[in-house]
Amino acid sequence: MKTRIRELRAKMGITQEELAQQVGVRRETIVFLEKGKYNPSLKLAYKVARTLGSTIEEVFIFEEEDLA
Amino acid sequence: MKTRIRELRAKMGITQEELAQQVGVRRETIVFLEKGKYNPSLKLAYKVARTLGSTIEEVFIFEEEDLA
DNA sequence: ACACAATGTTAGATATACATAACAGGTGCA
DNA sequence: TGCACCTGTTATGTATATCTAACATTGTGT
Repeated sequence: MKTRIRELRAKMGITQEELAQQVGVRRETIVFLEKGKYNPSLKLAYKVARTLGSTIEEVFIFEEEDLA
Repeated sequence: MKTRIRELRAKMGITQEELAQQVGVRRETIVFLEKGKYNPSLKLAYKVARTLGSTIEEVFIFEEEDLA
């Protein structure tokens, strides 16, 4: 799963640490999300999207394999 | 978290069992999702939404507390 | 080159989504 | 009455998201 977290975060001019605080998770969690290293819970995905001023389906990019 | 799974599933005329099979999870998982008893992974939410011919943000209804 | 901020990585602990199996209640239909 | 189908629940096990802390790397400005 790819994401636009890094891109949107840069656009807002905030660091991983700041995003993490606003979302209420640890910075490492943001690192892993940005790198697509895991499949977040729906609520976390929602909080990240809202904090970045966007929607879930705009922030997280699903691929074919995600429907398999 | 509330959902429109039951409503959309009824509209498609399929059972929990059939939805579960199409999504690739157990029927109990669908029961729990319909009742808002847990917070699914993003990929599962995506599969459910697509199988119901809808989007994540239309199927899963977020509340204020989900941003807390 | 130095200092400092931002990012990346790793290892171990905890919480919980999801699987699995088994059983119970309801509804409709022969 | 009976049976078959759909739905709900409960208990236990496994996989993994997330936390925590510590350290490594990269970038940026002076």
